[in-house]
Amino acid sequence: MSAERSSTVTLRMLADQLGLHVSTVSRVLHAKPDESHRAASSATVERVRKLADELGYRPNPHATSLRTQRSNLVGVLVPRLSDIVLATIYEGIEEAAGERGLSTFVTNTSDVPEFQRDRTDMVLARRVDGMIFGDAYVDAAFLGEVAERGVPFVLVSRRAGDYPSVTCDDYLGGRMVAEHLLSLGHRDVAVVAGEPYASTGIDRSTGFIDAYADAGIEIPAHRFTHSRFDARGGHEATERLLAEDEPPSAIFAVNDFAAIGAVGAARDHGLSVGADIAIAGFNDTPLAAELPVPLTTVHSPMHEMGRRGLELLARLLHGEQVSSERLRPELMVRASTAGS
Amino acid sequence: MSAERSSTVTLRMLADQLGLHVSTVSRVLHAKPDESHRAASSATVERVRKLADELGYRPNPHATSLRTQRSNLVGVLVPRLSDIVLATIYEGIEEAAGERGLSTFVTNTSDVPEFQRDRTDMVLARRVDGMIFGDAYVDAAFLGEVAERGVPFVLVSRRAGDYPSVTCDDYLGGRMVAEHLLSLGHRDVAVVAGEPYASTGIDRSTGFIDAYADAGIEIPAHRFTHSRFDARGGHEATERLLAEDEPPSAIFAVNDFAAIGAVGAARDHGLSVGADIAIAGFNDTPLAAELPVPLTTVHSPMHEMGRRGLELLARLLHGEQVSSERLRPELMVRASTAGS
DNA sequence: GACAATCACCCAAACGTTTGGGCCAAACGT
DNA sequence: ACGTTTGGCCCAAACGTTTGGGTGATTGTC
Repeated sequence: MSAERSSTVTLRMLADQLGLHVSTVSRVLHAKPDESHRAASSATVERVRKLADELGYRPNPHATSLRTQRSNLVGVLVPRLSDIVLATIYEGIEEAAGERGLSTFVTNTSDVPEFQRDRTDMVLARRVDGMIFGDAYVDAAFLGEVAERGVPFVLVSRRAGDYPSVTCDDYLGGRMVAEHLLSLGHRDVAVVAGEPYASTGIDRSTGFIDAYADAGIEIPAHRFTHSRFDARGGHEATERLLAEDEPPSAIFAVNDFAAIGAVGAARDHGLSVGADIAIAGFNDTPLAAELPVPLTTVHSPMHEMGRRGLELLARLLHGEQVSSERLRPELMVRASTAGS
Repeated sequence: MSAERSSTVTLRMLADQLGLHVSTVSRVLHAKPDESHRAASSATVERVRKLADELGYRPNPHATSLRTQRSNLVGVLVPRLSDIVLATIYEGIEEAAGERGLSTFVTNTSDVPEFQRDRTDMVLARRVDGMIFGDAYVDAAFLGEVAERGVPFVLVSRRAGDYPSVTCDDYLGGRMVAEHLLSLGHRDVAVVAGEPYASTGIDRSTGFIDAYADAGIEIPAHRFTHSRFDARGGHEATERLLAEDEPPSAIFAVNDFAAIGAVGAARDHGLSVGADIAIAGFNDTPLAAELPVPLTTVHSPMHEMGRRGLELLARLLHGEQVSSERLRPELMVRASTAGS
């Protein structure tokens, strides 16, 4: 039954109306169980709570932050929010943040270092308590600077250096795809490896290559190419791979969008995906299953990754010692690798 | 040459170090061109600026907000950030916000009214200056409440009531698709219309239906069905349409994801998209062009929509009178409607 | 050389909280 | 009956800004 007072209600208004001191009201409303009974009589506590509720009192977060030197804000940097992978991770972050009374600022860096620096500064200027980076470079150079400034942070999606991170077990995911393709008899395969600075692409392709090596098959250099992470990037990279005399019988693209681009390129070359050539992706984006030729891919728990990322940061902010987490991937076999 | 002071630097620190009063420093750093010379001598101004720069002074936004009663924060509500359409709109919002020194809180409501209310409360509790809704229900019931609370806001993507909004000209877009299909000779067509509460789906399908009516063709009720906006929703809706004895020769799905679902359903029915059945979408999502059968769709300027939305809100916050904007769509003809 | 006008600043009160200390009265212990 | 504890509350000082209103020295005007 919270009435709508047009002008915002403050502690002082409550205090005046109750004939109490503002500090008393403050203590009552904080209600740390160990303090609440020391603050006022239970009758008073009741009165205060009731009025606060009726008037719809909301503490002014700026005043609180100013006083406590804690903003309950966290900054989140991602390469692009229009990438569904990062968007989904962010949804997890935001959900977990809401549950803890934290709010998030999220912003794009387009994976360009200059923007990362810029946006970090902006976010820090807003006095966030900590940060979550979804756009870490594997060399961790910039993160070193951030760490030196004493800013608490964690990484999601990509790992870097020894900083705490929550990632998918990308190496294992890469191996899973390799073992799947091996079991289908593919011996001449290629990799669309993503950007060279992202641990995701690196680990996924390394896992893939290692698994093939374990099976006694060395993947030659000309079967390996970097790419942007989007559909067009995958398309272009696959063009390069298919320009060879003998096309490979299977392609592993390190994310679904690159894989969709790869499918497009295969089509352009008159190859039927699933029959003439096998293509696998990574992430199990919702679209993967809906594509005209459903895509074999590795499911990575993106939402969960976001949640865990925020929880890791929360623990860090509480002064706890934290360590990185690697979430389990799961292979989703579909038609794009179905052909004999 | 901004040195890193580990402890945050305040106005007082600057003032003390310069032998000035904190208010003088404040005025200098505000530097409204009409006030800066009234604040201090140009020599002093120089000294102040230099030290502020050296020490890397950043005003504490909480203190500023507390004092000025303005937070330079705006709240953004979207159905789902993992929907690339909304994510892209938000990127536009965030970009424009950054340019104006505003920051944004964005949060998902999953299009459920209870969450809209909840999240609005949370965002308002953070004392945002205004809000942008990307999840408006066409009935505008909830928005009425928000307006009554005196919160300045604008709408993006969807319109509702007479509240200021920035949308694509969805009605026109719908007509464009209809005219395209008519020109290809399609006379028996169906519509996957999206959610009944979203103006986007309503306007797009109304435009489409009106254009057919203008051509003397009445689209019967069993050729029209609502759907969720995602691939699975489009798939299910198309299943319903294709369960009829005579399938239509073309389907207009009011967004690209629903269209992708429609493509999947068509495939399941043994129909070749572009040859046996034409399918068109809406939004021109980056994927549309990369699909195995590239998708005919209507390009809507999503990024720009976000930018304009923020600018509209900014003007509103400046007390200006604002009015809604409708951005021009553009038809992208591709293979999915190429067949004879 | 008297007067006002400017210049270059300083003062102090807010904005809404939080929090370490008080202080007074009633209850308690012996 | 007299000190001590406790319950129940109040005081006041911060946190870092902004901003309307000074004030004393210099400059300009005649």
